Amino acid sequence: MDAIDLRLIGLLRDNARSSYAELARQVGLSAPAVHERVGKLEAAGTLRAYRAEVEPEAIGLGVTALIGIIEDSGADTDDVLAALRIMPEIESCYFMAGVESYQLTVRVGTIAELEQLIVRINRTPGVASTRTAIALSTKWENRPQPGRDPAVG
Amino acid sequence: MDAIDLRLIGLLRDNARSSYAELARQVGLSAPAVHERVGKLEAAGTLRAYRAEVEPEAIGLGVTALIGIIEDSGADTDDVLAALRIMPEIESCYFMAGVESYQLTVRVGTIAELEQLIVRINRTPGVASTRTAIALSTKWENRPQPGRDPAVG
DNA sequence: TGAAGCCATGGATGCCATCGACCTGCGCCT
DNA sequence: AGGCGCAGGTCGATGGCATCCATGGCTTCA
Repeated sequence: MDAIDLRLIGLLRDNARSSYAELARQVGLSAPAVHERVGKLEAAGTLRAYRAEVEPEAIGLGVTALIGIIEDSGADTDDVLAALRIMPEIESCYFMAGVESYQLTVRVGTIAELEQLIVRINRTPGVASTRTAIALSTKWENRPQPGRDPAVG
Repeated sequence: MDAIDLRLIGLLRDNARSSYAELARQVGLSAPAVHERVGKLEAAGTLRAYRAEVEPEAIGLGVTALIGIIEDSGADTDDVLAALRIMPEIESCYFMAGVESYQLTVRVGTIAELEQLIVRINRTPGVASTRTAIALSTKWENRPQPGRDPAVG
C-alpha cells in the first residue's frame, strides 16, 4: 500500500469502469503493472466490489429511512442480525454503541411499504422497539473521501 | 425502462466492471444493444456513477459514526448545508423529518478526529446541537436491492 | 395497410486485457 | 565485496472487446 495504490483506489472510486490502460496513464505505470496492483488490492480485500450507483427513484425505491433498533434485554444478537439480514430493504446495518443496538438504512417504494417493514422488524424476536426517521431528501450519499496512508493515520 | 434494463442495472450493481459482452450474454442481447441501453440509462441519470467499494480500514478510515443535527430556529438551511458539504469526512447527508434536520454518516481515522469533527460541526453557524452515535461494527453497507419497475410500484 | 421510427443484428476495425519473457534494483547471505 | 533471489517493473504478442455503421425486422400510429 503506497501512494500509487492510494491513487488507483481513488481513481476507481471516482470511476470503477476505467480501463487499466486509462489508470496506467493516470499513475504513470504500464497497464500490466496496474493490472497486477489492482489484482493484489482485490485479493487483499481492500477493493471489495465495483458497484453502479443508481438513482433510487428510477428503480422504484423512492423512500429512504433510518431505523434504530433497541433489543430486548435477553435477545440473541445473532438471531436478530440473521432476521435483519434476510430483509432486502435494509441497505446498511451498523452495530452501534448506545441504547439503540442497530442502526439501519432502509429503502422502499412507498410509505405503506415502510410501515410494513417497521411492523416486520418490530415483530422480530429480540427486538424491543424501533425508532424511524424518514429522509425528506438526500443531499449526497457515498461521497468518496480521499484515502490516507493508514500507517500515517 | 423495461425488464432488461432492470436486469442490466442489477448486473452493474453487482459488478460495475462487467464488460458489455458479458452483460450481453447475461441478458441475451448483442453487445452493441447493451452498450446503447446502458448509455441511455447513464444519459437519463438512472446510472449515476460506477464506484469501487473500499474497505475503510485499509485507507485509514476505521471509525464510522452517525451524527444527527438540530438546527437553530433562525438558521439558514442552505448555509448549514454548504458548511457541511465542504467537510470531506461526511460521506452521506440526509435532510430529515423530525427534530434533527440532518442525519450524517461520517468516516474518520481515529476517535480524536471524530471529536474534532463534532466540534467543528457544533461551531457551524445555524447548528444548535448534535447527537453522535458510534458504529462498533459494520454488518453490511450499500447492499444492492433488486429494483422494481417504478410504474408497477 | 402503409410508413416511420425504434431497436436489434452482424461485420469491420482499432484499442484493450492479459500472458509470457525478460530486465532492474535492492536486500541478504556467504 | 560479490553474487543470488525476489519483488515488481517494461515490452511484445495475441485474442477478445468496444464501438461504429449499414441493414433489416417489428411495432405503432395514422
